[in-house]
Amino acid sequence: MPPYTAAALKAELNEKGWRLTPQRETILKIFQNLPKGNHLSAEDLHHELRKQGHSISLSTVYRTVKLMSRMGILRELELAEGHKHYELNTMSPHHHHHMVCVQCNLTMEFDNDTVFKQALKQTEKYGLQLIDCQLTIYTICPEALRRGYPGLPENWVCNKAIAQGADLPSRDK
Amino acid sequence: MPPYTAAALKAELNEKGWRLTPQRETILKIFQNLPKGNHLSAEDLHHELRKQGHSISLSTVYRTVKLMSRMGILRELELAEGHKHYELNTMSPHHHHHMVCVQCNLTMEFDNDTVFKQALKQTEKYGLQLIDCQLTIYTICPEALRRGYPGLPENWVCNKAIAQGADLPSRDK
DNA sequence: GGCTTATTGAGAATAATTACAATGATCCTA
DNA sequence: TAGGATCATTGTAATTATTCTCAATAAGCC
Repeated sequence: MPPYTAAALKAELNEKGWRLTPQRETILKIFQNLPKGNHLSAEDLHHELRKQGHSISLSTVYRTVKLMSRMGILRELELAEGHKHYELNTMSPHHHHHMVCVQCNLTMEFDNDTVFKQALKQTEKYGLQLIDCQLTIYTICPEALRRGYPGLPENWVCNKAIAQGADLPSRDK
Repeated sequence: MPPYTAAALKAELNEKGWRLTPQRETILKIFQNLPKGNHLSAEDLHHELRKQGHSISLSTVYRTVKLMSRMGILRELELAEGHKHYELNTMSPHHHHHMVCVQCNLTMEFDNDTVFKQALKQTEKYGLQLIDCQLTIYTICPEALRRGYPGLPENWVCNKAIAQGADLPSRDK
């Protein structure tokens, strides 16, 4: 898969009457250099930018990730509580969905071609252009249920889910 | 489908060491009396409560819809920009998913059993309890693409989607 | 009826969006 | 190919959306 270049970004922006700015180019690069499976909140991204010596305002960060999500370049993820995360929207080969435990916020990624095909069918039915589709599954672990909310300690990890062999567990916040 | 009574809510809360309060009971009733297909933001709900003579604080409103979402009683929807919406989580017969135009925010509901089955398969694989699953499809209408963002007028409606016969269109704020 | 502690309301804190004037990317013209 | 016009974008600050803190209250338990 060829990398999405600044020139390609510019072309896509200009096509819609928008503009390529150094800020947008820099933010795109950050996401492109992010290891697979990682995602950033707006705050994370802002910190990362500062760390790399760029001074881009937090507003611009928020605006840019929102814009790029609308363009289909990024995906906006609503997983754990409190804040959104963003990742590159690579329709393939790493398109995936999320399963979240609403108690302990453990997040698991999973692939599912069937879901993607259903989404495609749905958009074609109305002549719309598919930008992204996300199946988010909300679950509760039996252990979490038993221990109850809000009694859970801050960093408690959902043992059940881990024990059952989730392959890509990651906890946010 | 028998109505979900206050007694049932109490039983479910107490089982986890939580309590039934007049506020929670009132909020549940609001959602139960909401016409099918409607959803409320926290602010909407707060206004509706005031209109009916209940004085429940906005904090409690936010906390309650969050709690009920975790319990699987409500669904939290992230559709248009800016704020979340809540609706009753009736797994059947009205379980549905959403397709959104990221430009004009036109939202269409649709049913899809295949998606639900895939979600069930995924949770069973890890021994987790399915609370809810939501497939959200992000699209762009050709017209919206052509007209471009942010040039769109405040209340512009995505004609393409309407013309193609979306059966349950609703626009959020 | 009293004890324990989850829940509430008020307000502070955090997350995210928006308004507006200044800036600068793109386009047009000479 | 430079110069200027246009208007999208930025940064700052204000606003809105949501969560959290904490003391007072009240639901559930005995």
